[in-house]
Amino acid sequence: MIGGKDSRRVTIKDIAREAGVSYATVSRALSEGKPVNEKTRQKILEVCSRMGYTPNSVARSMVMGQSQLLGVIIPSIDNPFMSETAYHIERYAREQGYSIMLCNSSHSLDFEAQTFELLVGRQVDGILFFPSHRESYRNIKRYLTQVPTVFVNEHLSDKPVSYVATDNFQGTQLGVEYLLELGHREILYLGRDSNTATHELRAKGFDHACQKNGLTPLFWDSPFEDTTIEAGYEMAMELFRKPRYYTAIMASTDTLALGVLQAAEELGIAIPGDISLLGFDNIRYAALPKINLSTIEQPKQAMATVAMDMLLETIASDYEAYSHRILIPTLVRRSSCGPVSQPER
Amino acid sequence: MIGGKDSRRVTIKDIAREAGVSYATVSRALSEGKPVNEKTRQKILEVCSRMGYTPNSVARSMVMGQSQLLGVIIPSIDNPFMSETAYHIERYAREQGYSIMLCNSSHSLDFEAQTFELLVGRQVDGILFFPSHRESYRNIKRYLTQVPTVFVNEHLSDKPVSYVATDNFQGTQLGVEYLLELGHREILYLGRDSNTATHELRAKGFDHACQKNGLTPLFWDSPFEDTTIEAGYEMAMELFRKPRYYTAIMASTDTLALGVLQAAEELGIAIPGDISLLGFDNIRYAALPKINLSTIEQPKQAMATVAMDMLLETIASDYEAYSHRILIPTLVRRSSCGPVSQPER
DNA sequence: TACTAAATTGCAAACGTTTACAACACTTTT
DNA sequence: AAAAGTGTTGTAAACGTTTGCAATTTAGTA
Repeated sequence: MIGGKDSRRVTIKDIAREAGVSYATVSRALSEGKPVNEKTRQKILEVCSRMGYTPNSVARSMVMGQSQLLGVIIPSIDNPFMSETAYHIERYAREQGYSIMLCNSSHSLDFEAQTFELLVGRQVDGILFFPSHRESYRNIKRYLTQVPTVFVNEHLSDKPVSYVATDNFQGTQLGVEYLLELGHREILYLGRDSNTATHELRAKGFDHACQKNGLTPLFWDSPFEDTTIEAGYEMAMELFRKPRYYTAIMASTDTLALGVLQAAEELGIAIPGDISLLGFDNIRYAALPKINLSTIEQPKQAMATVAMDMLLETIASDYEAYSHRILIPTLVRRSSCGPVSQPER
Repeated sequence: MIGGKDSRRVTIKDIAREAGVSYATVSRALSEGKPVNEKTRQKILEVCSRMGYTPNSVARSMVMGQSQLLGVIIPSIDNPFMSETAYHIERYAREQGYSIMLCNSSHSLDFEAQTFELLVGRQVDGILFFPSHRESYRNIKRYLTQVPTVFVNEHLSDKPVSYVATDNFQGTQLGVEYLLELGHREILYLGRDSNTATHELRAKGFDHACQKNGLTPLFWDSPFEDTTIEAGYEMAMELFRKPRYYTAIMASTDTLALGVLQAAEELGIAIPGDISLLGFDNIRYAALPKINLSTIEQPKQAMATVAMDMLLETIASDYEAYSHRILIPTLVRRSSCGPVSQPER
């Protein structure tokens, strides 16, 4: 109705009429593997391209009950870790013949539920879900029976769902050991945040590694929902106002670390001269010259493909099951961490 | 069929049977503004939530002929300018009651066409298209009659289509004037690239401003498709191998400039000490401390909302028309540009 | 040439909604 | 008490496909 320009789209019936066959034949000619005379098929193909026919996949989805569409719910595209991972997901999905619908939940439980409702309504064949809260699971639980779902970047070991995550507990341990190696004995963990198990595990890994090595774990908590550059900056500005009782900072996230870097720059604090700084995720901007942030790498591409594979498997199988996959993080040594600062340097 | 777990989804008919009414009544009860007895409506709502009913918007789209879905085609999410703009688009779209399907064209004409085919097939109500080539228009022309489309970040003044773009010609002029002000007389333009009118205009603006001010425009062309950090790095490495005949570099893109920065760092070239560097786009990472890239700002949020508004208007109107909107770029002074280097410094 | 098998095609139902229209049940009016 | 109106509900068609089944055509065989 709306938009008078295209009075009506060309449908399969138009093609049928023009080609002088029934529309069932057109349908068969268009989907390969169906018996149809080669000559009629050619004729139909010719008519299709002449009339500019684009098959209506909405109608197709309805009868087939599947859409070749996958939903991806991330807290925010505006987060390099997410967008890099999403990039790999999109790429891989296309290879497998799926399109993806990328949705932002904006770290809101309400939006997460709304998005599930939307995606289920659109008959997506499956969902890759990056939860933003520990309660996300409970919040969207009711949809899990309606659509195959794989949780990404979160640990739900006690829940009957499939998920992929990096071994975050091990990640921060790696970090502590690295700093220890550089001589640091007072390490501050920035951004402990119990919103997600992922962050809790990072903090726990830190705590554990400290205890194990006889260090007192130091924490500086975050009043922010999200780990943005801005949040990191604010936290660091606050933190730097106090006397310095640590020689290194471990940020729970690269973006947070980027904010710390900014605050340090403004305040004339040298990194790693005065303080060493370690991130987590290894977003691409951490590798930038001058930034050169040492960090814990999360295997983003692996996460994307593993998650996709799990999802496709769930979609294809007709029995109920769930599985977990934990990816191994690695340390990336760059120049934001140095030996503990000596006065005589 | 596939996936035995959800034997069948709850449909409107199930609700009708359970509530003891016809399914037309259920439909009416669910869409507001329809006449239906308040008591029956309550009953129906209760049944819906009890049975966990999620309306099937695929079926709905089919009968209504519209989907409340918008397509967005960008060359790559993995490009901060694109992902920042996409972020604003998604946000604004949601406010207007639309969902978006974000698709990567990977700078490929084939993918662009495929994506149009896909989106038209899915009955999206409109498309926001960031073309990656000058031929993109010709390539997808045939779809323009099938779906309302607005071109974004590209100039198509001679084509009968709607588009939004920044005044790129003016942008680089701004840059030249700024560098001139700092005393530079030998400015090198990096990444002239005639793939898009946008880039051509940037190069032309540069050329024009140089001529006007009696400078010889210097160019260093790009052998790359895309303006990635890596491309910038490669180009700069090549460039820095030659004797230096310029005092400032204008990169056609911030990401390119980031690559230059990396090469300079590796080669021990000081910025802005030895060379001044100016970017274009003002991606968020340009503002990072230590990076501090001077650049030309493209108003990304404005671009997003203007594009959306144009698209929604096109969708709503039933006459054929097209319009152009050109946004004004502004100079962002940071520390990657300095006065032309003096030996005695 | 007639008969059978194989290949091709058409018919019609189905997918889950929305909505014009008709039908019905109440009120209200006369 | 009948007529007219109002509010509510049901019936059925439509949206554009896919596909099982039956019908038809074509080719193959005796």
